[in-house]
Amino acid sequence: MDKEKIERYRKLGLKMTPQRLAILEYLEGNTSHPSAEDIFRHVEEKFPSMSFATVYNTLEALKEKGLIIELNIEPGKKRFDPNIEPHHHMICEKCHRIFDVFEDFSVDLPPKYAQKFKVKRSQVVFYGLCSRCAEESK
Amino acid sequence: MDKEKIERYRKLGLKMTPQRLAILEYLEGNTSHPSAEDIFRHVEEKFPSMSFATVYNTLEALKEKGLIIELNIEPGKKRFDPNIEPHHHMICEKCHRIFDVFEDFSVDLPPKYAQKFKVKRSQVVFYGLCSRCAEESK
DNA sequence: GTGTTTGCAAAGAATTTGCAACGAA
DNA sequence: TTCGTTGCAAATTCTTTGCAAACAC
Repeated sequence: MDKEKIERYRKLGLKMTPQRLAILEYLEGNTSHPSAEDIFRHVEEKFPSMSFATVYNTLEALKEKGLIIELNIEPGKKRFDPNIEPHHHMICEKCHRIFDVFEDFSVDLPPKYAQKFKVKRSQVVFYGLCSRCAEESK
Repeated sequence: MDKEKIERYRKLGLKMTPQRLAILEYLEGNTSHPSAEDIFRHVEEKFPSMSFATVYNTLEALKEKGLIIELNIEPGKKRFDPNIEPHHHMICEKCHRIFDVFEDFSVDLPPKYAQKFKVKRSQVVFYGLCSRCAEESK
């Protein structure tokens, strides 16, 4: 990661330890929506002494700074998305992979509901079969 | 619960134990999207010897029969929705309550995505503030 | 009577916490 | 030097499992 980018993180109040750098590098551009364990398994290779606590600590810090989004999509575990642009997801009910959808659907609550709830953002989740799984089940 | 309804559950292959009845009665028409613990706490009053295992076992059975839907909305815990009609949710980011939205938004994937993913159903989640919390933070 | 369900306790998975040692700034 | 971060281990929270006794049908 280049110095400029590191400096930007630092300015946000994040101490840039080597472990954090490795986590950030793993997340950068990652579209696999990894779990804490996925991240740990990967960064562990570079830092065998890594602790799960460090992974969670870093993810929490990144979440607070608004640099990643926590996804509650899979029962029992969190997943993390480094893409903070508003976007939607397609979830394959067979392989459980999550795919991004960059499209503006402009879903608006009808007045009946909007009066009682102030919407900040909305998210559409599509459930179904990815092409790979659809192919396999033919 | 009336005999007719009980008979309907029985026909689905569910043995209707008193515990299951109590859980079903608690869920019927319940719009609070309760967690396993919420359900346990309530049914426990009637059956002090109740076990968490029974709650989970019943919820799993109901889910398999398509009588309830499991919601993965809150990190670390499942919530259950006895309303199986397609509907959407508004989630208050302050009090974490979940509200139902019965409205057809007809969100469709553009061809670019639809070619690679076969959508079975979609769900919209609105994040924001409920009126009670919006009022309080004024 | 048969086979499922219950209750209990123990195991398991994911996450959080306390704290001394460490290290980025 | 200072204060936040790391690593470790223990604790917590939520869920699942194994098994004998109980019970629905």
